Amino acid sequence: MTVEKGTPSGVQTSLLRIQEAAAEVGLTPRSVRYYEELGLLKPAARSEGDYRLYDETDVERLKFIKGLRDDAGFSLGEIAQLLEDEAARERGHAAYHATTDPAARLQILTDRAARYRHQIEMLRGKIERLQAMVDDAEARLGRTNGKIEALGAETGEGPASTTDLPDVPSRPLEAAR
Amino acid sequence: MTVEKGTPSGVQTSLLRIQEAAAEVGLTPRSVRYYEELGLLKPAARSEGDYRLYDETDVERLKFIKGLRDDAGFSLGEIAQLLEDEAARERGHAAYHATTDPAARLQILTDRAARYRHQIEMLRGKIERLQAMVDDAEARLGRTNGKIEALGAETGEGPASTTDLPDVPSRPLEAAR
DNA sequence: CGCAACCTTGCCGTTTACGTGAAAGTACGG
DNA sequence: CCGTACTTTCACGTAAACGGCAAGGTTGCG
Repeated sequence: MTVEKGTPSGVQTSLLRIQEAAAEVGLTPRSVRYYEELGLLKPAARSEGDYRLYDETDVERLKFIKGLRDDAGFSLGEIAQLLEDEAARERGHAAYHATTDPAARLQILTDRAARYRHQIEMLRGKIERLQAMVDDAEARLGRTNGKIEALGAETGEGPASTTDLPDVPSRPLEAAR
Repeated sequence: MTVEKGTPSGVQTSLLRIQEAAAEVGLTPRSVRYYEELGLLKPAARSEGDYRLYDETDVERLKFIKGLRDDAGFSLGEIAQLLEDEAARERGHAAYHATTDPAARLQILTDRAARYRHQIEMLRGKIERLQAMVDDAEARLGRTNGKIEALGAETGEGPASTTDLPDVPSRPLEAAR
């Protein structure tokens, strides 16, 4: 971890330049700029010479985006939606501080909770469908293992029966819907 | 359900023409042809005049493909991989019947099982990462709900304290990795 | 057999999500 | 102050995943 050269004196809050931030998340600088172009994030700051500078929360946000894209398979458009919710939360945060009216605050918090529930629902839906696929694949695996066992018994003990193999009905998976 | 016109006398094994098959799965004929072009499937038959004709297993396969694409967010390339496994299974099926050698059959079944486990692993991986996101979102929801309750108590009982709101640390989600 | 509705194979267009320079500015160790 | 590596903003190029259209063949009721 020697401060090779281009490291902006790795002290303090340590703002990262685009390449460093991108590398830490596993993205390319180009992608990060593109995400910014789409309004998915904005660097915490800009240097004197207009270099993008990212802080810790930016990196987390990028990780979140990458997770949604890679793991959940969301399009950047869909991610923009979810992050717009996030933005709304931020604005709500400000609004929350702007008022002392308990009713207003309750409204803000309720909305925020609703957005979370919405996100959770989306993710849960995907998980359920994936789980259905896993279940199905496991069933097939189970049948195959059963046949392996049966074959092992046959081999090890003697001729059981020349039954023409009760294979699984040549159905792909079933894959929910 | 009147046999309007273009229905090929909906009897028997009922082979579907591309539009019917596509509609049943929620795809467009164009997509189905494209999938074929990529080698993801081949219609069970062709009519006299070269019309594509799909059977039940084709439809299941299309559903599977759509599931992987929409739910799991796999690219068609990745799906092609998984389906290549499927194809290998089919070939294995034939090979299985071509031999009576228990050792050979065991090999075939073992390979098949391995492919299933591979598929299951991929899906499980995605599920885990998605679950991590859900957990994180739920934690945030929990904190928000906590604040809602606190506010309810404050409203219902009297002025508690004007503490400047102990909000959650403005971190997006965390999203595994 | 007539014709509307569907199908076929091209082939070009489009959107998404970047890759890849080009031209010019910036940061920084030496 | 210099060189080099990194950065900036255009701008064009590309692979993936289709949409849409054209030109022509097929199905099948009437």
